[in-house]
Amino acid sequence: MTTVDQKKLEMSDAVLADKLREVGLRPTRQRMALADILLSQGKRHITAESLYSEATSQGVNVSLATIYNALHTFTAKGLLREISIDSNRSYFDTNTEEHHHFYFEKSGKLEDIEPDHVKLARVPDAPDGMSISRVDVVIRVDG
Amino acid sequence: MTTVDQKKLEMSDAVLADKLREVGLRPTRQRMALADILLSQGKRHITAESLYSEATSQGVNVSLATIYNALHTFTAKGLLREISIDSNRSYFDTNTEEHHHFYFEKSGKLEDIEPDHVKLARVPDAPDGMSISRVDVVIRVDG
DNA sequence: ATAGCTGCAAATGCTTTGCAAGGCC
DNA sequence: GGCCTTGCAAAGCATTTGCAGCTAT
Repeated sequence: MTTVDQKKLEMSDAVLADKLREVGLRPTRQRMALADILLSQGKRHITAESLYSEATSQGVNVSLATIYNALHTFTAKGLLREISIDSNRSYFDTNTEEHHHFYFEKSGKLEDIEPDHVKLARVPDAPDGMSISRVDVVIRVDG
Repeated sequence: MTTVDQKKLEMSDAVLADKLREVGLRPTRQRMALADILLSQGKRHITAESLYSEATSQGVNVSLATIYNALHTFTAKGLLREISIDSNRSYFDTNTEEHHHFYFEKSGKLEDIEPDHVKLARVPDAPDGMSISRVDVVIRVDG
């Protein structure tokens, strides 16, 4: 790893609150708790349900509706990125930089592909007056 | 287009029935009708609902449960390919060859990218003793 | 005959919504 | 105070399932 090990980058409440305010969100108790789980640890892939259990098991009292709400507003504000892999549930990625994924069909797990391990030699022009908003590469692997 | 124009390649019932039997499926009235819509016309992207309306509007009497059933068995038999784009619904592609897609975020429509317009210069090795089963590239565009 | 299919309706599972109560600025 | 948030329970949707009745072989 050439970058800083983010797993140790715990953020103080003040920093987290600022981060939320920066994107125009009020730092409520619930959002602070979720932001702490999502943004102050390393890069991760989560689902609504996994975030809910994680919060709950940490003694944080949040409703599932708020989880969905947070996941979507965070995504809209650019703090998270949504990944479409499996039509059964939505995955969210705390890494918002352009990068790609391995998807393990057996376990349903996602894993980042090292950025320099995938390279698109040619990307088509967007049709008409449209513009490319994002390029996603998913490599499905099985045992 | 350098390939044969498949939109004109209507198949006879006999051919279609054989195609189904080849993969171990009984050519029932419903499957024949769906196979006709799916396999004897050009390459297309469909959803359960779109296939249902198309069948219904052609006077074919099929239940939605059978549509889902057919979509999944056809996919399992390699007659279709499932595409994960949008976690709200499943898309199926009648083109089972390796190729990639444009996804129009505004309309929710899918479009094939000409095969030679995308090129992956580097694809990572699959982890461990796993093997790559498929590589999907989705280019999201908006107006 | 019989294993495979189909269709209905009920059930499921994830996600969204309506709306009253509560919290941040 | 006023607007944003939350949470509950109900609603919504796409998809799946149970199972009785049909159908291809």
